[in-house]
Amino acid sequence: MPVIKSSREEAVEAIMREFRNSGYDAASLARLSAATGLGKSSLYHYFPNGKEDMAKAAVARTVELVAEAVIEPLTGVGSLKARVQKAMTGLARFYNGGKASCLVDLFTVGEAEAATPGLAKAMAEALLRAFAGAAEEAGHPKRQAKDIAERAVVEIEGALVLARALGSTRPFQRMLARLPALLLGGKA
Amino acid sequence: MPVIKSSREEAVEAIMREFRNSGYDAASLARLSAATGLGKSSLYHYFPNGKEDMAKAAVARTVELVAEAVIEPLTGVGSLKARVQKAMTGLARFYNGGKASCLVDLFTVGEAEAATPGLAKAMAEALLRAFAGAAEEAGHPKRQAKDIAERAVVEIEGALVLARALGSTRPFQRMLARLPALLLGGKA
DNA sequence: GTCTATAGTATGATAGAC
DNA sequence: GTCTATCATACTATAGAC
Repeated sequence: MPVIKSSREEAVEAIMREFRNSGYDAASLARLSAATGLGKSSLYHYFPNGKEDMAKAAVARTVELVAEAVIEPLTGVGSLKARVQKAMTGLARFYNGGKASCLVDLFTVGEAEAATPGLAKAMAEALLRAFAGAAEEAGHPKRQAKDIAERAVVEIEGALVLARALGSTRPFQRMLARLPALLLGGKA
Repeated sequence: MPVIKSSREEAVEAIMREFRNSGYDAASLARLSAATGLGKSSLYHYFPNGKEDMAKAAVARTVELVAEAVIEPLTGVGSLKARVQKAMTGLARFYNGGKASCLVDLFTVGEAEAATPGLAKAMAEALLRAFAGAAEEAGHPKRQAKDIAERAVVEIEGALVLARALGSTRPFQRMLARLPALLLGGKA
């Protein structure tokens, strides 16, 4: 999908989309060039270290978006139930209703780890912390809250994989529907 | 009769391992050659269509192993509880305790889908059917059994992703520990 | 069946004009 | 900042000797 962009921020957005669609190894410079509407030289102007820098920028932008869509709602103001619901809306938006993949998955395969060392792990840990905080706030003891957070991230990642494999967003939608009860422990 | 693996069968085993380690796009012919100990020409002798044929053979072998490790135990003889436990052991073995990835995940990204069209989906559906059968046998109504099976596959795939991201098999082990209760509905 | 050698293409990356 | 043109390398795949 050749969308003409000009600014670096717009390029990063397109690059992130391309990585989330193709994974790291299949996202060639030719594809990234087409996705951004920028020639290779322009890409190297913005990202001097090439694909590696693009991957790092894509992860950085992803971290921002996840924080905005999921983590900030969870740690913000308002009733816990309302904040969890906001986070579900954020998850649905960020993962495009289950159609978009997660870099925690795609960037832990193949050559990606060498380009973005530790970044996928850090993203996963940020999600774990945010969900654990919510579960603790819901009244679960610390240990149990960590387990619940792990289950939440496991369900998100797994639902995205299954949705991709089946070509249906249903598994993701059903996962979103059961997440609040998991986090709140039926106290919703 | 002694089971002597043909050179091709051994090659398929090594190729499957390489694809499960690197994903489709990062598994170059050079890596596949190194993994099998066969030169490129030998690989083309066994797999005339090259990487595409290797990917198909890897999936076919994976389907065999999943059937053997998970599906046959679930649909076999013995008490349901014992069969579910056998399937958990099979899952632990097949996914190397959480260290190995799943082709349902890796082969739905990048160029893999073109090489093995529909195969990852078929694998996911086979797992869903097997788990749904077990859940139904445990007394869950058909509709609920399908939901439970979906949750089981979601948990397996998600746990593998998180384990990979964190560099720890713990999430996979904890997932295995809670799967029986999910399938049996506490009636274990 | 396996080897060496190599074809043809795509890749990541640069140089230099404008 | 963006272009065209190009580099060196790695890729998939093939040919032909043995």
